[in-house]
Amino acid sequence: MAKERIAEAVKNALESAMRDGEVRRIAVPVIEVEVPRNREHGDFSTNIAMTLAREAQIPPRQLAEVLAARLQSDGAPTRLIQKVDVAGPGFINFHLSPSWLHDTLVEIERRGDSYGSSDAAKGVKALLEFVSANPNGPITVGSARGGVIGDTLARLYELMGAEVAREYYINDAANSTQMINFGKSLVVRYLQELGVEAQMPEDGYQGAYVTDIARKIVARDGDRYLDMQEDERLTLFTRMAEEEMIATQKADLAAFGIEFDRWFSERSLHESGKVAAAIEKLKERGCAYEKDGALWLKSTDFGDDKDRALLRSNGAPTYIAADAAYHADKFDRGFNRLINVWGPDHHGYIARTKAAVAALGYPAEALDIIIYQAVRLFSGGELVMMSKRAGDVISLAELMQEVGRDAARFFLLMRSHDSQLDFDLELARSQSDENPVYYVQYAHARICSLLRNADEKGFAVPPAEAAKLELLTHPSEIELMKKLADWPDEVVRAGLEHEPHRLAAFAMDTARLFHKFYTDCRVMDEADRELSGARLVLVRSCRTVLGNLLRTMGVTAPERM
RNA sequence: GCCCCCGUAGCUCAGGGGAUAGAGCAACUGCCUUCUAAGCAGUGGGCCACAGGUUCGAAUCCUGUCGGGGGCGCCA
Repeated sequence: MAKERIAEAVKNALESAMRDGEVRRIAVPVIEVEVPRNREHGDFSTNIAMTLAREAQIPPRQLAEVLAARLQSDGAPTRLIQKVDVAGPGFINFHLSPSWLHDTLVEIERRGDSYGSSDAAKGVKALLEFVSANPNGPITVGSARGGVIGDTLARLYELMGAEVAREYYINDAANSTQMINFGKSLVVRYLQELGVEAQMPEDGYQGAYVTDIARKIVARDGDRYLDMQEDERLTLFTRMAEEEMIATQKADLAAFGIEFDRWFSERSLHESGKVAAAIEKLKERGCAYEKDGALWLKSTDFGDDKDRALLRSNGAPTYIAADAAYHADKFDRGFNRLINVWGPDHHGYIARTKAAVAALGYPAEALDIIIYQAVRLFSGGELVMMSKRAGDVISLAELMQEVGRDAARFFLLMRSHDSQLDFDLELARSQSDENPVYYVQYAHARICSLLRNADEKGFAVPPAEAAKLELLTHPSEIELMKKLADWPDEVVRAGLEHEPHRLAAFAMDTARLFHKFYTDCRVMDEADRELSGARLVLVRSCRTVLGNLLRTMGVTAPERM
């Protein structure tokens, strides 16, 4: 929109200056146009003169003057560009005719729910893999953070026109010692439920959810496993424990607004022979060698700092072998953009996973791995210690009970994935009215209420094209319109940069500007129906943007509060 | 020992080459006979951890130091 047109105008000015010999011929780079922080610096700004000054051998300020003069006189953009000036060390600032903001409102009204969508990621087939927790306990608050990041990124890619799949990788390999421990723990609880003496192993799972599963099995199957052969029973119980846990995780995530297109079983990779095939391929490509009876991936050839075992000396494949097969499978299914959202304990796996992908001949640069930092839970300022085995974790389900889905999603999304996130349950419980999410939702509810009142009082919202939008001249109206105009760019920034937390900041900005507008500008005025009409168009556009924004974050947009 | 993340207002954090560094919360002062006060306006509050370097320009990039959090496997 406006930004692209300005970049185009600057490019033309630069090219014509070079044609006329006023500027020496250099390659024209991508022209960055941004919204200046200080509104006195105009609606848009570019630093192109400063970045090109050295190469063009002209002082930045002078180059800016040359370009500004041409932008003023070239004529083509005059309807849009009202004034161009040069400021500071060589910024070119653009003051636009207000008509671009009116065009924005018309655009928002026309596109409605699709305002913000684009083709910025057209042709991209994105596979987002996230959460992927072990099926040995409920979804934790930490995994939930990865869930919100991954799900929101998926929504952003959808808005950018990509084909998107969400996938959960289940670490259900049969040889997992964790899963066997989990199965043993379930057997113990099962026996205890039936009144049989049984001792929980030291590294057993103490969580109450294990007992819950045992009760469920007793209720369903009674004591029929009591006399079963021990090994056989352990295998069966490990499987049942896993199935129950996956079902619980699925339900908890669904309640959190996260649904996966596929729950991808690690075990299926082993059973289908894909792990063996990947290992074979690595050998063929000369990327694997034997040492100490084990098979090693030469990951150091691809930037890792150590070679990694693929097959243990007992012949069993390692986690990285399965991961290599999994990522190969992703590419083989036609995905050209792989995004993995992993927890902080996985940062050491980035290099080796990328190495495995490259060693198999796939483009490692198409794989982006996002590591989010830990969520620490506090209760009344005290750190809550968490251990899955000891069973004193706070689950996603409990978190939602405490603070609700909207607040949980908003909070877990609010911080950059690079920052550790402190979540104080006590605070969230006692001061939930002060959560920023309410601030944003309140803006939406206020708008809905306003539009209901307008309807009752006979103030119809005119079609945007018919409204006298030029009457919107109050600074609060202008600022709000600018924010609404920026939404499509924000989607692309948050999406392509993989920074979904930007949405929370954008939502708070938008809400703040609406609240300010609401305070400063009375919308319904019997004495000025035309102004009222224009303002109602602005209000409805704002509802559209807030609605699209909240939907993208997976947070509800209430009509009443 | 090696690796990752963080260090910005009293607190929790945005900003991650650009102009006068922001928000929420907390504190204080105002604003509801009129569309939702879950709101708005104002005040106070900062050596952007520290030291070098790169750059026309550094909170932002690079090096190092210090402080905090997390991770290192032929576990998954």
